[in-house]
Amino acid sequence: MDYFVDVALPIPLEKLFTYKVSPEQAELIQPGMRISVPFGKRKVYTSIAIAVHDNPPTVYEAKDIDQILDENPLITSFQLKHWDWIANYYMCTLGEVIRAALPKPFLLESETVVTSNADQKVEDSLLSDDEFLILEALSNQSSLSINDIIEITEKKNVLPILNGLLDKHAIEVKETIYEQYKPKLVRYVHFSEQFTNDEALSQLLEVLSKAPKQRQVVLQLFQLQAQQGGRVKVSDLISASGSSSSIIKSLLNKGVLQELLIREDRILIDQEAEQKQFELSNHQTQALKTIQNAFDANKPALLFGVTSSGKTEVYLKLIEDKLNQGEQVLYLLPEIALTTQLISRLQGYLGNKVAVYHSKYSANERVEVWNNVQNQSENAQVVIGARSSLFLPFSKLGLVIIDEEHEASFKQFDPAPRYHARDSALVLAKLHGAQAVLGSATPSLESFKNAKEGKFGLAELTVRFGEAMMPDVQLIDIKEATRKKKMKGHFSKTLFESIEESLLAGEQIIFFQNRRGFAPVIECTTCGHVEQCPNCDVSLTFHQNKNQLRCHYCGYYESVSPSCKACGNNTLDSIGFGTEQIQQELQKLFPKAHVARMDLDTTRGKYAYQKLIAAFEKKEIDILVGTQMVTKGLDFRNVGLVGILNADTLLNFPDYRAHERTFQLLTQVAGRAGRTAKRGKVLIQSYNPYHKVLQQVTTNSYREMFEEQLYEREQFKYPPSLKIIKLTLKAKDFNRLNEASSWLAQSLRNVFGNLVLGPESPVISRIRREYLKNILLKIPHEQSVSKTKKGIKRIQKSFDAIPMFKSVRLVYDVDHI
DNA sequence: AGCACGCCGACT
DNA sequence: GTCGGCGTGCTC
Repeated sequence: MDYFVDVALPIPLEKLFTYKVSPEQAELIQPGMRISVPFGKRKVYTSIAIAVHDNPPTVYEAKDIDQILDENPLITSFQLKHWDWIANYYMCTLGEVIRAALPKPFLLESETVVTSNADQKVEDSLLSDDEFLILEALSNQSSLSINDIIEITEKKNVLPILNGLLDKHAIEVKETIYEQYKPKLVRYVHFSEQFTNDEALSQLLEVLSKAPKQRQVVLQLFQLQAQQGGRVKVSDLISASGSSSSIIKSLLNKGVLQELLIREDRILIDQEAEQKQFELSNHQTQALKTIQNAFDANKPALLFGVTSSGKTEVYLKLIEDKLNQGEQVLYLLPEIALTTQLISRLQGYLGNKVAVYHSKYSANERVEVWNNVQNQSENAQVVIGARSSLFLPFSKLGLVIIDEEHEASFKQFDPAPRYHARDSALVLAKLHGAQAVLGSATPSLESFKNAKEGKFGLAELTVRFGEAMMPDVQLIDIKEATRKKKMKGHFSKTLFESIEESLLAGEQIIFFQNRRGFAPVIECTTCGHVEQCPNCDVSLTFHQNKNQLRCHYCGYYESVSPSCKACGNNTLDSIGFGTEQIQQELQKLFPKAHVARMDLDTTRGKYAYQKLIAAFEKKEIDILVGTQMVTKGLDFRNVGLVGILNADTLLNFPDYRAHERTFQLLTQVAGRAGRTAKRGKVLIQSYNPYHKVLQQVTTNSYREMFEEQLYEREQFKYPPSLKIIKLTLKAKDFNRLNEASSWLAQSLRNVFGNLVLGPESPVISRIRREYLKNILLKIPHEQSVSKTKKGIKRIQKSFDAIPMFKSVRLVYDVDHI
């Protein structure tokens, strides 16, 4: 009997592919194992086995697989179920989920290797120049990669050349795949057997008296061994003895030392982390009880606690509970909140049971965390991570915590899968029969609505932990101040004086400005021209430190020209203001203060962020100016003042969530102030200080904001009162895009009526040389979501069948935020 | 997603 | 006349 395996490939294709396997292979293969398969004309891909069966495909001949890559499934059945749910719910392919979920090194890809055909000698006169060059290179080295050949021939397309050589049987071409993950090996040394006793050692020292450097190394190794035992890291030995690797090498050659390579995790946690003890306050105990009651009723819980109210301690008690039962815990945080501060705090309590997983980790580090979670290692009982950590191979998951639950960055925008980590994590918890807690000082309308309707338990912490008081939030009318000419640059008199006071009192200050760059645009004051990105429909942003104009969408940049490109006048001027300009203005106004900036530009490197935080903690920085980043997870004791220069840019954002977001952002930034006994001050400048959302921030009236916003969403039919799916069409040809989007919108209207909005050009209507159109589909609660999606897919089939629309790409974003 | 095949413009 | 640009179709 013939056997077959259905596999999923990590590409955006709906269907599974079927390959032929031998009976022995069929016996070995389990769902979730990786299998490399030939795909297309030459490539070999890594696929995931889904099912083994004996129904031969009818309309094509199945190819043989390349090889089985795992002895045991790399992916658990929990994961496969969960990923399937994500693919279905977020309308993408399983392959796209696989690609997002697996650390890169697991997805082996083939490389084309060219070798010479030894038994075929080809006459030089029959060869072209390029062919000759390649054969000559192959006489010096056994094999060449495609990249080598591109370098040798200096041609972009080398396939015709290779085909020519293949025709002459001068070369052979094959695909090889190789394991990408390389365990980190650390070199250790120890004394050879014959030098382990004191007598031999002192003899050795005498012999080495003419080689002082080697003697020094031996002495140092002796000392280090006394401290650390048996073997010593070569790098430690080199630095401690001030020698070099060549000296070590000569000792190895002499047989004095012996070498040893040991596999080591790249991610090493401070082994010293002691288990700190703490007591919960009455409020916290109460909240914990409420959460546990929700768990008993098999419900997730929402922990609604004001900033600095001690939510973390409540989480820790819950984690402790699960660890005692031998279960794993997943602690999800938005990327920007994954600070060293928070992680080391958690490690302080949980010791080395904590693994961390986020985007700044290298591919190899991710593999290690993956393996540790899969093996249920002691050091991965608790995983703290960004949204992608919900793809890890948990098998005994007991608790999922989604902290800062309201954060929009939990939703992936691009590429697919466009999943929401909060919602996907709730499904994950359910799948495992695990509990889930969502936490926030400013819950999303979605979650608070769920809590109010009893779908979630609701635990509250209304006071700050310890002696800290809620900050004193004041609004400053800058319209009035501007009219009376009482502004110093972007700073009102009140704000300016408060900065002076704080600096005098030795307190630190945080400024929040929701824009990066020096100024959003450089404008010609003669003709009004603003440089545009050639690929996208946006103005270029001015970055002063590099004197460049940059596009924040595609990365395009150009240097600033001294005169206007439209009219030639050199009357260019910056308008608007970003973090960089604020930083400079502050530096000018307060020359003695040390002003630093924290935004995407200043935190690029792996440790740049940590360095900034450390400097602020050590009070080397007096004033920190930053974007969203400063609103999250930072816990500084000494911040006396928080300033927001212009709240209106937030409020006026063209988005139905602008008000909710403004409330959340301002409340979170305000929360950075006064985390100790002294009451912190928050000053918010605005042209419209009587705006109700700003008022609600000053009075800390979350519930009032919630009721008002929910009412508006119901009126205007937006989430959470119904579901939305955003369809984006992309095409290089504007007219085709127009026709395609009108056709699609009309077809959708035929089925869903006035629940379809658009097509509409987004605010930024062109990105990377592609024009964009959006269509919004609303799904009322009483309407079946899965049936709606099926309806959309059906329409897409007709759409794809129209030849004119072939060049138009269609992207779904379910629950778009 | 890659990659081959096929059709049009700018060049040795 | 060719090289190589990208638009289109296919992958078990």
